[in-house]
Amino acid sequence: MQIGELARLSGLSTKTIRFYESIGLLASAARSENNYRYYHIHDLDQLRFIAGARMLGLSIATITRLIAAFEQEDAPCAAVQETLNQQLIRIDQQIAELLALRTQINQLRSAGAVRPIDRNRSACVCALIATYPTRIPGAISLTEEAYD
Amino acid sequence: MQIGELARLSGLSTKTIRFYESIGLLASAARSENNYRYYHIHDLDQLRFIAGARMLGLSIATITRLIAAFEQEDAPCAAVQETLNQQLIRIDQQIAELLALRTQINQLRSAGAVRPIDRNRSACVCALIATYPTRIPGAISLTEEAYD
DNA sequence: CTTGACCTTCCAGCAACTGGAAGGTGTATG
DNA sequence: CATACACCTTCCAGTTGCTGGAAGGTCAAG
Repeated sequence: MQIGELARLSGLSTKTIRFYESIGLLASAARSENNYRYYHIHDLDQLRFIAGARMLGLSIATITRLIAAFEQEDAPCAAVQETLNQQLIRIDQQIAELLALRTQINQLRSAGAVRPIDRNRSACVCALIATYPTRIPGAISLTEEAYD
Repeated sequence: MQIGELARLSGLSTKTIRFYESIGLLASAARSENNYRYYHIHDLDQLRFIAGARMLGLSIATITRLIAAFEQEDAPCAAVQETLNQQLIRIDQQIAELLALRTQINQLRSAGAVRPIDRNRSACVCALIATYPTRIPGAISLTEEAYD
């Protein structure tokens, strides 16, 4: 089959497939006389594995490592399991970070919403945002001279 | 003050400050005779606002828009509030997507863990990954979180 | 013969920086 | 005075995972 069909079957774009080949994630495809790439079913399997792994959030570097493991061992389930465990940890970390961010924004919103149309800049959301990067206690006073 | 001190006070690197200037997020700094950038306190305020907004996950494009709003209006709290509301929605979406991903990985893990040393590839984690072929529309890019 | 659907390569760009090279400046010390 | 060192400057390249577009080759149908 040609790259277009492989794209259709795998759910990836032809661009992506060529990109994967260019970075060595996918083996270089054989070429027919007109220089078109052609593929077999096992290429689809390979691509499905890659696409599945990508959708689980694995990086291309990680997938490359897994595929290398496949070349050593027939079914390196242990390596895959380990990778998934790590990925779960990463996801949990990200969720935790997002929850913390959510809390921050909510606090900021309610703090700044007390008097939303207030002219007092130190109590305004606009000014409060500036108090986040460095948690220096007296940082707010700087914003009072800020915009004149 | 020089860029190094501004970096220290703002918690950003000199690289980042120069980068922000280069893309027009930060106004071009004045130069002293030796061609060094020099800054005043209000530059620190500006930078703190930018850094704070970045830490809340706002994109540079969004912050640019907010800063433009500041130039129209003295304290565009409404615009900031609206931005924060949208950001909350985005964060909630991302959390939901991460939770869905977590569930997927967990299911995959337990499904593949039934007979981990089994030679039957169809029941093995390695093979099961390939069963998630089509991309979920609007799937989160985990890599977007790379810079946090 | 032309249209259209394929395919090819290469180049540029996205976000938001970060690292490094190659060089200028300013001050303290031997 | 020379040197070391910490600053500063610019520019270029790389990161991740693609995506879009240009410019062109191939093939079947009308």
